[in-house]
Amino acid sequence: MELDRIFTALASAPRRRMLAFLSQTALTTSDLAARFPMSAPAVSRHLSVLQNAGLVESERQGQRVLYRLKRDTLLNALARLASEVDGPLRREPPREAI
Amino acid sequence: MELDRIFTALASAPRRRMLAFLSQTALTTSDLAARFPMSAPAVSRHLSVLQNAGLVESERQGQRVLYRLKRDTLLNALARLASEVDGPLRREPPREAI
DNA sequence: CAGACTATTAAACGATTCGTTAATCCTTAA
DNA sequence: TTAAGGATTAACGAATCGTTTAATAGTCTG
Repeated sequence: MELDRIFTALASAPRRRMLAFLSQTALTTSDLAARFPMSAPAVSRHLSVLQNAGLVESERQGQRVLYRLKRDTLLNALARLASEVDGPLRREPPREAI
Repeated sequence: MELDRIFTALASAPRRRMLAFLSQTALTTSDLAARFPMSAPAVSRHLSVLQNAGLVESERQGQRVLYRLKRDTLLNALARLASEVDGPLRREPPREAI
């Protein structure tokens, strides 16, 4: 869980938007490319950044490549940062994932 | 609450580390500069990025400037992204801030 | 195999970021 | 008002990012 790669990946509005799309359902590269005002290679690059951060996973299905959100990675990272900056008072009781 | 500025600010390990320091107590620029292997101007720049994102606030105290974490901004941003990518099943019941 | 379609990688480019040192601003104190 | 200390801004070079078009790779179909 490389926090740095994850937050670097999240520092891009298009990538966060892709994650939002993928939260509804798995999508192929072209599905996503159709939803963004950028070329398919650009979308592919963004997806590889997300995958490199462990935020999505891919599965080839014939000619297409299907991308799926990895919720655990994302929620874990957010929770981890949250706990790091959480006040001392709030830090005491262990709590379930957000 | 400009999510973009916030996540851009978080995409830097030194800045996240500064937030962690500030989560313990408010600190001046030079306090922080002493804790990072970079020049004071560099630290000041990072702090201004954090402040611009609303993640910290500053208060001048004589010659020093004291920086304080704004937890709400951070936790709100994390919660907002979390809810955006939260699965449909989890989205139903409104829940309190993380 | 040839050809079409999808996805990724390569190459090139401009824009941005991040660090440095030097200069400037603000506050305090002599 | 002068000097000193702390903080910020200016200016600059190195590195990274994000995009585009062109080229390459993988997969199905005729």
